[in-house]
Amino acid sequence: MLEGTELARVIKSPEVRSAELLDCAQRLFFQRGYDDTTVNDIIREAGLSKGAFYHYFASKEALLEALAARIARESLAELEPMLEDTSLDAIGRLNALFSGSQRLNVELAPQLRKTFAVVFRPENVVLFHRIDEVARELALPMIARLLRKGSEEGAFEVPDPIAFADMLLQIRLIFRDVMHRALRQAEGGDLEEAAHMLEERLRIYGIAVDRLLKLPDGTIEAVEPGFGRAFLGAQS
Amino acid sequence: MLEGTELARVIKSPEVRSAELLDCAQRLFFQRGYDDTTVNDIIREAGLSKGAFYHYFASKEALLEALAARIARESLAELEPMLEDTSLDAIGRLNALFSGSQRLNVELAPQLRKTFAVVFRPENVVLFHRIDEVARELALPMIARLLRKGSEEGAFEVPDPIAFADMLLQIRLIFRDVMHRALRQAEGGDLEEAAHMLEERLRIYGIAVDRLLKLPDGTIEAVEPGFGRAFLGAQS
DNA sequence: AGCATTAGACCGACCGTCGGTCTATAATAT
DNA sequence: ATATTATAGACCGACGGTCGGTCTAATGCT
Repeated sequence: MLEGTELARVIKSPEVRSAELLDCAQRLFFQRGYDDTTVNDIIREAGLSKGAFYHYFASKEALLEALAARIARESLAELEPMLEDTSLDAIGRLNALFSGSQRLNVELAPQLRKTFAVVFRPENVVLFHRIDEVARELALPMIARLLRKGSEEGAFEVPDPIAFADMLLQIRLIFRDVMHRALRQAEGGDLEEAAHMLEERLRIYGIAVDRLLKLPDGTIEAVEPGFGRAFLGAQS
Repeated sequence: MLEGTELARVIKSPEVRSAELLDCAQRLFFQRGYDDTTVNDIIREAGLSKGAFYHYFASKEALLEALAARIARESLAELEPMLEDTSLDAIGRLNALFSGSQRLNVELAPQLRKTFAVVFRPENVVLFHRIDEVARELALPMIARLLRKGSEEGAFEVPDPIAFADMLLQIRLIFRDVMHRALRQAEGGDLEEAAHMLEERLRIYGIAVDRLLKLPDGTIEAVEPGFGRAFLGAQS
């Protein structure tokens, strides 16, 4: 009697349970950051006990690892079609990737904003880094293969596909800070300038990629016009 | 009576105390990482009490902040002379910076190794990121000024000095992973291959900088020959 | 079919440790 | 003498993690 807060014993399949735990963890980590989310927060939201949690994950750290892997895999699954798109040549595929005709277009901007706004917050460096680590490991061979292919076809000129792929993956991380700055500035009311800065940075980024691949400046287009406003002005 | 372990009440000047605390914190953070170093570890080693610690720093986090700032300032003080070296032209200064004649040379390799080996360890991401944040903020305007100057003098071609400086500072971070991989491989016995990989990566990095600035490949020299072996083979 | 056994999903009280607070007090400055 | 600053260390609540044990559904056995 009275035991209002007691947890009922509900049994679910391991797949469902661990997926639920990952879902909750993702939501909470993104909201508050990894350090500021407690295991108790997670189990409260997921509706199970401490014991059950540690039945599924050896530690809070292991949960982070698993989450990073899941997010990285999902993100890369989205990108893979562009890399393998046989209707495009090497430059076309890079354009799709590094801009891209799919990810950074105006329609998707609102969703992107929601994701980026949290991942880029400074308290989430650890989370971000863990995701990026896995994502990079998965993406590196794909990008390298594309660079080698494009290089062999004479589309561009890359002395060391793996090293260059690695650098391209590194340089894109500039947008963790750039996006964060832009979002903060936009929140502060200066949407126009923030949007302009962001688009300019994307344009410059495209030029950087061009130069790294010995393409003429402007070959890779990293922004659609209006992206900045669409992204920053999107309703939260 | 018996109080054998009791701390004597020792009074020192605030500057000395906080410097001592920073020294201890630096040593411990680098050894074990930020999270795995406790405030008790620090005060035990520094030989003072909890109360005294919190008299000097508002939190463990504040200590990290202060340490990151100190390290970043010190590192940049080393670099500044090269940036302002009036005996060199813009390319010469960049060469000194991004390679360079001072930092990546063979004589200094052993010391570099000690520093890098710890900062690059994965458990130190937070520490690394905090240091880099401050270092970047300090370095950005200097690099940007150099790029603008070199651009105006026609030494190279940079459409947006600040954005490009930002990207150059970003892309150098590739060496957190590269160095870490090389160190691990060298520890594993394969020193020759590790050294070769490291030097190749530095060479490619130099080419990347060349291309970003529209210089002919090979203008910027990011390694001295033999650096890899000197760095990786240095006695720990 | 009916019963015994077992694997493993689940519970929550409990533990040690951590960052941080607080009160007391010794040293120094005024 | 008094105020201020610099210490000391007992103490606190919250945290990640452990542990002994419970419950259930499937499996094997008669």
